[in-house]
Amino acid sequence: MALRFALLAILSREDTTGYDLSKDVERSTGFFWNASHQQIYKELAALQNEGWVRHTTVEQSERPAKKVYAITKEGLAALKCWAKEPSALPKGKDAFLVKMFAGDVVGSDVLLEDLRRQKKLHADQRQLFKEIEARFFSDVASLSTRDRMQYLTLRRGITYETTWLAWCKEVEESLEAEPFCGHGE
Amino acid sequence: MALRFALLAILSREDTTGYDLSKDVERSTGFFWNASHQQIYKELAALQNEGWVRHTTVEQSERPAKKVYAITKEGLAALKCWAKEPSALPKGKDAFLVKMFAGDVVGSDVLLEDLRRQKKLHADQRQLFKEIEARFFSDVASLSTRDRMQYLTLRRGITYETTWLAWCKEVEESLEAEPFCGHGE
DNA sequence: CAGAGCATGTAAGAGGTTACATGATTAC
DNA sequence: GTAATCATGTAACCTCTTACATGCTCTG
Repeated sequence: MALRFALLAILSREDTTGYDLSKDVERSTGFFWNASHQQIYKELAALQNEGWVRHTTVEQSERPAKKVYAITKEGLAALKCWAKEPSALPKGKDAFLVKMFAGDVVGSDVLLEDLRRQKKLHADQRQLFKEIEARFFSDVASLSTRDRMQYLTLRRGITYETTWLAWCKEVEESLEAEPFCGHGE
Repeated sequence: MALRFALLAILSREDTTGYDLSKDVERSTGFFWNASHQQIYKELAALQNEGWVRHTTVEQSERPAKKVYAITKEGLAALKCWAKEPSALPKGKDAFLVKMFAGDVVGSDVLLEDLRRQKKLHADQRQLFKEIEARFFSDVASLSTRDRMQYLTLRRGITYETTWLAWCKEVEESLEAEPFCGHGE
């Protein structure tokens, strides 16, 4: 019941296609909301059924035709109404931390391998966020309200990835300093 | 396909009941994995079916009988095998950040109300983690491998909540310094 | 005597993943 | 010619949430 509002939130900023929505979600907004393209296409169809979005088909030469979606005033009202409800704490699901939690069963070398991979993924994500910051938000003082809010959300992404990296480093040093074996190895 | 491993991870440390697992997950381990009690009971039954856990019914006077689950060697082997697979980045779902992202539609006063509520929730969670740290992990140097890994996971929870709070403060100040109205208000 | 805590579940439905499907163009 | 990008979807399956159900004890 909330994917629809995440899509409406993006559509409240600009008209776009299902394809571009799934790209956005995969690259930049994925740390606070995510969905597969199949889900997005289905949800867009449902949203149109309710009259919260509307699409126009745009023919292209040398590319497949695309459906550009726009939010309706009913959709904007629904988004506004939802945004006024109090939010619950986010529910985490991080398989890597589960592995760390039970890390004594596999041993430090297995953990370190996965840890370094995670570190790289978080570093890449952070790098991407930093580049978006430098490219679009270099002059913070002159931002519109809309862009200011987007910038604050991006800042959250950057601090999130920064502390992830700091923690990875802390754990890496700890595991290197005092390695151990898994059960029965 | 991963809730089962989160349960096995906890069961690799100590025998426990479905009820206690759902309490644990709600309070302390919820930031890296979560599930409702209904899901946990069902998954425990499925795990027993596969021979990865086993339960003994413990009768109690003045309390309902309980099923104490223990991991089997097959379960431990399965957990080990799963832990060796590389992990993907966690997929976030944070409704509050979606609201922030599209914050310009509702206005800063609505956002500030929710923000302060979120800040309180994150502060409470952080406080709880800090108390667990002080109570069980005061002497870090003398921890067993098992407890050391649990401690590192807890550290992740603490740093996570700490930066959440720092971000909340940053945003609160920004919204207070430059308030704005929602569309059509 | 109402509500919270202990302790377990079932069932319906919503949400999400994985596999499959199509078909053109562009880059290596 | 192999893979990636653009652009859209269907179908089967699994996971997760929400509502309902039971019954006893302890606390205010």
